[in-house]
Amino acid sequence: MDKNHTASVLIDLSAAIVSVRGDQPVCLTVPDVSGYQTPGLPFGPFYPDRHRTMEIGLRQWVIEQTALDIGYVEQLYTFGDRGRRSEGADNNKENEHIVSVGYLALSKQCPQPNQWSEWYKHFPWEDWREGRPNILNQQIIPYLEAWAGSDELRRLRLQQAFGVPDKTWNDEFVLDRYELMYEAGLVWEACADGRQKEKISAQNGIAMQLDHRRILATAMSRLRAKLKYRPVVFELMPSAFTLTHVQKTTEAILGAVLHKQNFRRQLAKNELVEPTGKMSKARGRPAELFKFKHDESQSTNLPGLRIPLGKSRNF
Amino acid sequence: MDKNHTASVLIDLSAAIVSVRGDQPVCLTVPDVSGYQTPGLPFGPFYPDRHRTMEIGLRQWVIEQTALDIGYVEQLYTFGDRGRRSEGADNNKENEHIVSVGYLALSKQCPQPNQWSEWYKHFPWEDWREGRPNILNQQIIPYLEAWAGSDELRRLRLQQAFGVPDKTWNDEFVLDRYELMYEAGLVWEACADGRQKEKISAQNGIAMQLDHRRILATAMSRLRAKLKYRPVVFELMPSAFTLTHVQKTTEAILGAVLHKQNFRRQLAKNELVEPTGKMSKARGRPAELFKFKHDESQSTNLPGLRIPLGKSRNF
DNA sequence: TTAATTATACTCAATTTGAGCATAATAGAG
DNA sequence: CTCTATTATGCTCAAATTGAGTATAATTAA
Repeated sequence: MDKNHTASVLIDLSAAIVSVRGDQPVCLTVPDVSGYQTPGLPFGPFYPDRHRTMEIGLRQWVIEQTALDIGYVEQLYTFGDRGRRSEGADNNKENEHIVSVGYLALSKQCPQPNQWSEWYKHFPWEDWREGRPNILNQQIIPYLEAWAGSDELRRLRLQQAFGVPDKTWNDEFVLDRYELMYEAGLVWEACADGRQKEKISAQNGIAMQLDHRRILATAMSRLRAKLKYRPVVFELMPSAFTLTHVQKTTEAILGAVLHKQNFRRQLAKNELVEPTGKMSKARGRPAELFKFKHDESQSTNLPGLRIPLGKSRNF
Repeated sequence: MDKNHTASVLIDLSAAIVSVRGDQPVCLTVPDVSGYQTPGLPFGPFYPDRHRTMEIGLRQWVIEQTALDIGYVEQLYTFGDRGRRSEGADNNKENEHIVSVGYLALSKQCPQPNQWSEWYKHFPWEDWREGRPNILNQQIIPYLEAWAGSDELRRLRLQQAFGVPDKTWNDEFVLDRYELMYEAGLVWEACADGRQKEKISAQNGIAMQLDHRRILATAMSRLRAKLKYRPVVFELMPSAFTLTHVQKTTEAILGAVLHKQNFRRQLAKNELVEPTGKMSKARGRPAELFKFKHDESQSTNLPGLRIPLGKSRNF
């Protein structure tokens, strides 16, 4: 336990700021700084003597830099090994160590479209709304099976994360799947040298800087899980909305379609919404406009939607 | 965004190392350093140039300091505001800021009994196995109701965390309850001056150093939640065990009793255990000895126990 | 031999889920 | 003005799951 080791670090607060535009979940990104076309998540430093908590610090720079109104904020994970991913060429002055604390934030609006990046451009294998994504059978699975070979543990993980060969898919295992692909060298970020980077390019989804795609995967996992037992969808909805709108938003996050009548039954049973009296007008029969019953604060640990089993489903 | 602010911090890795002794969940603690009789959680510094990840760093000092074999480890939360809780008199040299990353670790054994502290000595209101704890009606609730007064938000939180007056109790809201009591000045750690500390003393559970009781509350919440959908109990079991033993351990963690036959039905359905062929001998009819089917690694994100609803229950 | 104790098998009503059909209310096309 | 496409909403029903029992088996200790 020698005290002579470097123990001092800098803290970055990285945020996956999520919203839904149309039927696509999107995530706020900042332009590339390196030569590659890889966007990154916004982040800012944490000044412990300026902000009492890290969440306050996070909200501060989000407001300063993006002028966004983020309601719901949740800490995701603290990564101590950011450096491992980007070999030598990191522009930390004097090799100072950086620990990054990842956050998930939800925003009702997403102005300036070009700053928001669609989830499924980075994770094309996670959107099952139009059925099983082709990229799985055509690219990912064959490669992963070869990588696993006869290694028992690898096959177990493959089964667990990708449902191979048991034909199950759990929408919450976004991070597990990404980590597995990373280890198998299937994603751009995992490639050490530039030559190989060129080759893989954007084959398996658009890459991100440093460990940002990992943070986004963590955010997706957490949000998909939370959706099923806490009413967080409403953090993504305007003040008045139709039930179909709630469903479409939920489906966008989950990357799966849901049974309409059963979805409404859940909403009704849990008394999460109440009618505003107004009606929406669109194409077909007008839909009633609802609002979220429990506004802001504390609402996040009420019962929630109780989507099917929350467990894996067959396909 | 002035770069002149102090951004450098030290990182402490604090661990709630949990085990079960008899029918009591216990937590590894270290003796008091201040004059008060408050134990603390073990912790160690993170040296970013020595350990690639924080989890590796954590395992390192746990092995060095405790010689314990911890299997399951999970990051809980990163607290940037440790200082706020202990006013001035903190022995940080030169006022260096400390960020503490809390971990939950599970251990199958707990040798040296005096180093392990029972959960429910720190949280007497959380153990419902013998019915509703008296301390709630006799001390906590009346005080909290007075504190809430007619404040709408406070009453809402009271309802949410303690089920007042709706008569519901959600075993997962350990942290919410502790935070509420903290804000209401009901726990020792919340008292600023020594005089008041003397008065409250160990009334509402044994206090801990700094924010350690908050970390323990976080660990309890997380473990209780996880138990219901992931087979983590087995991280607390020996290699062979009876079904009743699994149930008693689960009940200890949850602080609630479960229906025996239904508990077994879940175990059977999820195919989590398999018979060893051997029998245990104790008082009554001998019970069959089982073992966990999926040993080590990856096992933690298999289906799990699916305890009742995971939701709040009436009382 | 009996009582106390613990284990395990089986039952059954109530609730929840998964999946469907039927009907209602609107806009736009002809 | 009527028909059709489209979306919303009400209702049904079988299958699965949960919650809460009863009945019976295999031990030890008295």
